[in-house]
Amino acid sequence: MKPSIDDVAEAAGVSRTTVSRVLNNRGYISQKTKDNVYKAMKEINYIPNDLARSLYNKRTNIIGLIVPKTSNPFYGELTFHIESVCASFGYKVLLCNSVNRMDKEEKYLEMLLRNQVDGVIVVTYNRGITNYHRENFPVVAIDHYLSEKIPVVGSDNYDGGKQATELLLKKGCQHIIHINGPSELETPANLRRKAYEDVMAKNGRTPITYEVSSSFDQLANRDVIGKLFDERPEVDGIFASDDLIAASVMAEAKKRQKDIPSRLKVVGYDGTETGQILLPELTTIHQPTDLIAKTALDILLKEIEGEFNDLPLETCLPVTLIEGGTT
Amino acid sequence: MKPSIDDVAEAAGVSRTTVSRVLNNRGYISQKTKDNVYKAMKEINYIPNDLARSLYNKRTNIIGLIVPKTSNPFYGELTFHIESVCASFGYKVLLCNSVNRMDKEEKYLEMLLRNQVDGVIVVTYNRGITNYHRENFPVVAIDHYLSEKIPVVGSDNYDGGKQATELLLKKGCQHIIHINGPSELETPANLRRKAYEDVMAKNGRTPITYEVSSSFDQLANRDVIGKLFDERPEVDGIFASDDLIAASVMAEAKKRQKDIPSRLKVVGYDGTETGQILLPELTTIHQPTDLIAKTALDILLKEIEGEFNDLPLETCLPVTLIEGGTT
DNA sequence: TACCATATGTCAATCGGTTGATATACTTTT
DNA sequence: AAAAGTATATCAACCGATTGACATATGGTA
Repeated sequence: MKPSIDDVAEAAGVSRTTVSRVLNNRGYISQKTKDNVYKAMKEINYIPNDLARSLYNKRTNIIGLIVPKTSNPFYGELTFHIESVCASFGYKVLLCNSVNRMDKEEKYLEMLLRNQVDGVIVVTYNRGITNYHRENFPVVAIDHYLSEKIPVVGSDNYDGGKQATELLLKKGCQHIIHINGPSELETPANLRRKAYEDVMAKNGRTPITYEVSSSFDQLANRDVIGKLFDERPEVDGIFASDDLIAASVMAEAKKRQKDIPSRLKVVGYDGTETGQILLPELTTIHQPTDLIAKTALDILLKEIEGEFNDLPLETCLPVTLIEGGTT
Repeated sequence: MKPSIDDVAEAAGVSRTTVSRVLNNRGYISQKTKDNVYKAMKEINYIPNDLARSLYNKRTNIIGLIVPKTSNPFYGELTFHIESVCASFGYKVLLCNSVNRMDKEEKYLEMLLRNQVDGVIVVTYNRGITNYHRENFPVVAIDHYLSEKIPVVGSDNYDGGKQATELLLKKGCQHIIHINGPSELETPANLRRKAYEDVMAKNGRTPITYEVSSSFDQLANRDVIGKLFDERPEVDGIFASDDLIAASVMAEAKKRQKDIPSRLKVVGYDGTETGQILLPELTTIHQPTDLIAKTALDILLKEIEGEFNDLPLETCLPVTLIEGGTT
C-alpha cells in the first residue's frame, strides 16, 4: 500500500493537519516540526496524491493539448515548446493526436474534460465541437479559428505568404504557383494563399493554387504535385504551404530533371529546426514556434485565472524568411 | 458550478446510486431508467469527474511518457505512435520532454507519481533515478537500459549497424567512419557501434568512431563533423547514428565539394517518415516506431495488470535498410 | 401462495487529501 | 498579570465519485 498522509503523521508523531500544513505552508509551524515531517516523508517514501489534492482544490494544473500529429515536424516542435513552457509554469500536459479527425478530436476533448484539465490548447480543430464553447472554459487555439470568442495565436501568415511570393517575383519567376493544404480547415494559414493571390494580382499575374487533399497523406500529395507539373510545364516558381510539400516538389522536380533553382524556384513554409537540418537548402518562411507556445500559454493562463475579458483575440507573431539555395 | 452525479440523479428523478450503476453498468437497471439517466446527463451537460473515480478506483488510466524532445523527428514519431496505441486501449498520456537532462527527468518522474499514473514509458533515461525502481511499479524503457528488471524495447541495433557497415563495404568504401551519439548514455544504440566495429574488424579494417557530444546541439555536431573531414580527408564512407547527423554530414560534404555518392557514401539511422520526405535520397536504417510503441505498451499493460514475471526483458524488433542515393 | 429474479432506494464508508472551527498549551510582550 | 502571538491537536465537513449492505416493491413462476 502506498503511504498516505496519515502514515506520515504517524511516522512524524504529529497530526494529519500538521502534515498538510507543512506540505502547503500554511499556519504556524516550527522549523523543528517541518524538519521532522520532511524526514518522515523521506523515510516512508511518501509521495502526495495529486488526485486527492486536485479533487478538493478543483485545480489539476493539467492542460490538454490537441495537435494533429506530433510526428509532423512542425507540430512536434510546437508540442515540445508548449510542454516546456507549461512545465516552467508548473503545468502538466495531456497529449492528444487528433490526426485532424473530428470524431477523434471530439472524444479527446471529452476525455480532457473528464480529467478536469484547467484548460486546452488546440492546434487542430473542428468548429462543430460544442464542448469548446462551454462557458468560461479556458481554450486557446493555435492557427485555427474556433469561434469569435476563442483567442487564436499564430504567426503572420499573410506576411509570410507575401514575403514568399515577392521573393519568387524578385527572383524573376514568371509562372508562380501556390500549393496549399486542405482549405476546408478554416485556418489563418489560408491567409498565406490570400497574400499570394494579392501579390500576384498586384503584379498583374494570375494566381493559380493547387490544393493537397490531406495534410498527412504523402502519396496523395505526390499525385497532386505530379499533376501540377503535367498541367503547368511552364511553372518556374512554387510557393508551398509547408516544408514537407516543398520537399516533395523538389523530389518531383529532380525526377523530371527540372533543375532547382535555375529552372524552378521553391519556397516552403514552417522552417522547423528539423527541416533546417534535413533540408537546409530550402528557402522557407520560419514560424516562431517557441513564441507561439509562450504566447498561447500566457493567454490560457489568463483565462484560467478567470480573466476572460480583454483577451487578445488574435495574436500575430512575426515570421522570418530563411533564404536557402532553392531560390 | 459543474453538475455532479447528484444533479443527474435529481434531474432523472432517481438516486445517486442508480446513476452510478448506470454509468458503470452494474446491478439491475431497466432500460427505461437507463434512458432517463442518459437523457438527464445530456440535458444538464454532465461530464463525470475522472479525478473522483480514479481516486476511489486507484486507477487513472494515465501513463507517463518521458521522451528527450518531441521536436526530434524520431521521438516525435515515437510519441505519436505511443499516444495512438494508448488511446486505442483507453489510456491517456502525460507528456514529458526531458531534453536528456537527469534533473528534469527526475522531477518529471516524481510529478508522474504524484499524478498516480498507472505506468511509465521512458525513452530517455538516467540510471541513477531511484523512483524507477519502486517495487512493482510498471515501467518500460525504450532503447535504454534502466536496470536488469526493467524491460527494454528497441529495434535490432546490432543488425542495423551491421547492415549499414556491410553496405558501405559492399559499395567499395575503403575508409569508413562511424559517428555516434554521446556514449555515456548507456543505450542499446551503442550496439550499432559495436556492430560497426565487428564488421570492420572482420574485414580487416580499423574502426574509427567520432562521437558527437550532445544529441541536440546541432552546432557542436557540425564542429565534430568538420573535424572529421579535416582529420580524415581520405574518408569515403560514413555511417551516422541518426539521420540528422547524416544530413549534417551531407551538408558539410557539399560545402567541401565532396560529391555524394561518388566520393563519399553516407548511411543514416532512424528512417522516420519526416526524414523520408525531407531527405529521400538518404540511405538509412529504418526503425519500426509503430511496432516499438505497440510492443512497449503491450508489456506495460501486462505490468499494470500485475504480471511482473515472465516479462520479455529485452525485445529486439527488426530494422529495414532503405537504400537511397547516398550510397 | 410462496419464492425468486428484477428494479430501485437509503445509508454510510471509502479514496487521500484540505481546511475551518475550536481548544490548549507555551512564549513573549506590554 | 493580562494580552497577544506562536505552535500544535482534535474533529468534522468537503471534493465527486463507487460500492456494499440492507430494505422495499413489483412482476413472474413453481
